[in-house]
Amino acid sequence: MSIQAQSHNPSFEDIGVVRSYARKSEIVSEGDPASRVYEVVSGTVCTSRMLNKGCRQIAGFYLSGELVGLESTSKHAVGAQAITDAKVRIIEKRALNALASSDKKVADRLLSLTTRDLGRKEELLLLLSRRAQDRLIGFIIDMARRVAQKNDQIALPMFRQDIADYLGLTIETVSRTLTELERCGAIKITRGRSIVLRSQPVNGTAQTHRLLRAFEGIKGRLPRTEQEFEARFTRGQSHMTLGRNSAREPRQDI
Amino acid sequence: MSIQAQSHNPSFEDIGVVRSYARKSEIVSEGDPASRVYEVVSGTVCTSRMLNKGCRQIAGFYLSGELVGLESTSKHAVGAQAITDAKVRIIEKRALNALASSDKKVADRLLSLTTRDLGRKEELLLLLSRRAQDRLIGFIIDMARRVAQKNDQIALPMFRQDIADYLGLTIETVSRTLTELERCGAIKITRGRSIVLRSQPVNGTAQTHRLLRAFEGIKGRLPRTEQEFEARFTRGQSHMTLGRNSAREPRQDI
DNA sequence: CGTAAACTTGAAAGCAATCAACTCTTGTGG
DNA sequence: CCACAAGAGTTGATTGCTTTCAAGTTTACG
Repeated sequence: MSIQAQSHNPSFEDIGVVRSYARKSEIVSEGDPASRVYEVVSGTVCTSRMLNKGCRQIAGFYLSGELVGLESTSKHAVGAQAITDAKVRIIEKRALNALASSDKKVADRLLSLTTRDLGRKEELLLLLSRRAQDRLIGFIIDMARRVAQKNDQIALPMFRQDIADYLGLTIETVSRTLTELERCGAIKITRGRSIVLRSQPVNGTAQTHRLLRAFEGIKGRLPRTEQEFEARFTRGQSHMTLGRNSAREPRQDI
Repeated sequence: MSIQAQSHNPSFEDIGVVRSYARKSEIVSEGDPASRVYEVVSGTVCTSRMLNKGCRQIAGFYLSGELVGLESTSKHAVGAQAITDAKVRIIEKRALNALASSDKKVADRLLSLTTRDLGRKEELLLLLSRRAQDRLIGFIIDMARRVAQKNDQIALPMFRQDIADYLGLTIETVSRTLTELERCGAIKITRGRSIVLRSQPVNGTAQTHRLLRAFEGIKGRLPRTEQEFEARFTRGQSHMTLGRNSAREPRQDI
């Protein structure tokens, strides 16, 4: 069934050419005619739009195997850039449609990828209306699912500025909030420079449980029964009270 | 429905049953198995998720002819409610896929609707990282395109609270901001209760030009050449300076 | 008419943006 | 090999937009 996720990936290899892009280089510009879609073969790509004031808003990150440019019909409403060095397969929509017409599997995969992108954007959308810490947590969860590694270690392919542009925050707020999360024991930031985060939702410590609940809470699934938890975790850790939090209110295990 | 039928859209009429929902009633619940999609036949439907603190985030509004539930694969990540009294065609995905397999037009329309939804969500997503006034302007623009009427008059089918939940704002901020926009001459709010807005981007006054540019500016397309415009329109109209503005500048007709 | 729901408005508080240093990392060249 | 510069990240103080809390006002409808 075409709406469901497809386990076997019929590839788009037969059509389109693969091209390499250096980090930070432009793959599509805003306003370009939307006659092609782009399959990420390796590396990471993002779509973004420059806003008036010169700041950019990233609309999505695309890892290898994902398709960029599905949402546009006539002109690309967002541009696409390589976040890391990347290889991208450039596919003419006409060719893709032709292939989809003759090959049911391709049609299925096309709809499936579109649907998945839709779900991801919806998820991001639900995230963006919340406060900074929630956005970061949601972002980390999403990335954890996508670039899963052993040890719950996730190597983020993007820089702070990219994260900020994605979450609609400033780079300072991203930095501050990540530091807060680390101080809570929610994550561990290894190697300041290379942006490797590490969530540790497996060990059974008190801290971990708080994190777990925060992580699940952010998804909107867990009705937060314990009021105090929210008061302390979500608000008490704000940058204004960070230093004094533990002094005034000794932390209790949960 | 006859209006619907006479359009050239290959319809989903043949499959699925139409059911009526009273305003505020639940069509799909969060977590329900995503085995169906829902075509809005009349009225307005929204998808939303309840967040921890009891506030809800609306992920999308769906008008007649649009399809709800495309983004979910296994379980519905968001619920769906009727915002107004509505008629909805309930379609089994299996049936839809079967139909899409045999009828290329249906397959095309399915992908097209998904793609359009994707574009809309991306648009909203780009909006959510911006300030309140921009969000409202973006929202109004979108609604203007979707529920176009003569006279640039748009009858919004949803209430302030719905708009707030959609834009990630509070109802107070929505109210305040709409009032500001009206004071700028950007819109006219007719009938406080029934929520009818009216944008008037056709006449050629100075006010109108400012609005027009704001409206285009929000789309991120127009590099804002005039610095002063931004200073006055985007910032100067904030509620802090509102009094000064309206007191000193008698309203000009548009 | 009167009540409840929807909407508006005001004042104070909170959180993220902004402005401004400062630190750490990485890569390059003397 | 060390010095230095540029890029990336962190931290602090202040400002300002949005939320929150708390009335009011208007509209719909029995």
